[in-house]
Amino acid sequence: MKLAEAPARRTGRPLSFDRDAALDAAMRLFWQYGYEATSVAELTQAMRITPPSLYTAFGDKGGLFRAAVDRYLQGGKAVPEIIDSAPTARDAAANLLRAAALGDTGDDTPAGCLLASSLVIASPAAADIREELATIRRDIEARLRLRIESDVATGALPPATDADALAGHVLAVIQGMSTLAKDGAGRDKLLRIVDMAMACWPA
Amino acid sequence: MKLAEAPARRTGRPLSFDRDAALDAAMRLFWQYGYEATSVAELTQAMRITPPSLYTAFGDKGGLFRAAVDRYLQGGKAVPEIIDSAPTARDAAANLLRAAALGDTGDDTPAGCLLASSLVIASPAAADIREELATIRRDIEARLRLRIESDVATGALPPATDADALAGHVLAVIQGMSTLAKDGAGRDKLLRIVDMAMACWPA
DNA sequence: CTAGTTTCATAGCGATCGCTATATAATGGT
DNA sequence: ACCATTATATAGCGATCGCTATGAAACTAG
Repeated sequence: MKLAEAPARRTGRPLSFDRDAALDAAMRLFWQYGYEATSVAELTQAMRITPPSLYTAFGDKGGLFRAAVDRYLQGGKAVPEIIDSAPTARDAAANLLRAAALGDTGDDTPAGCLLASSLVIASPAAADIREELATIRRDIEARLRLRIESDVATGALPPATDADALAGHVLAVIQGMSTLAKDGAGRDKLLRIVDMAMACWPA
Repeated sequence: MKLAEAPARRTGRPLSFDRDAALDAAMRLFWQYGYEATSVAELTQAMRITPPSLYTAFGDKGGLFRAAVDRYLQGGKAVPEIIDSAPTARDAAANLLRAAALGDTGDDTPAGCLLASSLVIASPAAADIREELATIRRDIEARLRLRIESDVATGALPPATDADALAGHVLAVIQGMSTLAKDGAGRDKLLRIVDMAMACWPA
């Protein structure tokens, strides 16, 4: 469900600002304050553009947020690659959890995870965008569950493994760590929580 | 940090509405939509009162939210009691997690946990109330950690136990389950995640 | 009763919300 | 050069935000 890259325009006045830099500034604001609590006025100020430029480049506030989420997902290693490139489902889970712990506690980024914190709840006016984010979260969980089921099928995990609960537990810890990070937990603590969470996996 | 019960007023026109019923309606709105996304207009409509009545009875929107959180914490068994009355730290954690899973998936209440979802992030204008909720979350974690350390001291848990990570993992799962519930996970799934999360505990 | 106190509903405050109408500036196509 | 197209800045739209001034209504104390 990725939008095609906009084809280079052939005519008209060119953008007077760096789209990527502006999007990065917007992403950080959404990351820190969430979707609804970040106002267009704050966004335009941080992006150093005027409202009409924002609406020309990104459609509306929701479109800018979607673009920011896309950018967030492309920072670091992509989640599907983390899951599918690991030698085992257990490694996939451990790598996902560690990447989340590191991402939640970056030195020059807001605490927590944009996916996990910026739009968990919303007013009815933003229900559709909230649901898009929920779908991304559910898709990650589903992909991890499939990876686990694959290991169960090959015998790398016991036949009685509850793949749904195992994947759900990983996602719960990922999203919970985001809140802990927002509340002040540091990188070392989150990494120890990751080790603890992985201890529930079958040998 | 509990406010004393307001002493019965001796004079003046009495309240024309049921304070508890109105507070319950407000709590459910905050629970579903979060603190900032719930407007005073929506609150007064659901509480069936006018704005001046709300401000007379609860001070301001923040005061109403604090009162709603107090009411939420007193619904069901109190968290400190769950932790301190359990025979072991492990039982305390399991009871906490199960209570959270059940509370997140009530039939006639919004999905998720008011503590975990309604105010994880906020605009700077609501930073102080956000921090109050973060303190409640940290206090719960600290109390569980103390309970774990107590079991380590008596030998009920191994001396090498990382009490901080063990408690942090429980809180992460609690807060993560709230997001899963908001995203549609049902009671059965959350309870299986609880079992999975408890599997990481030392024998 | 009157006086004092508190809550009530109506109405609307100033501020901010997401967004845009308008006119001008800067580009490519011909 | 001239037009079509797109982006720009200024200014401000209608709606909603949290909250409150006002004066009438409903109670207790005396």
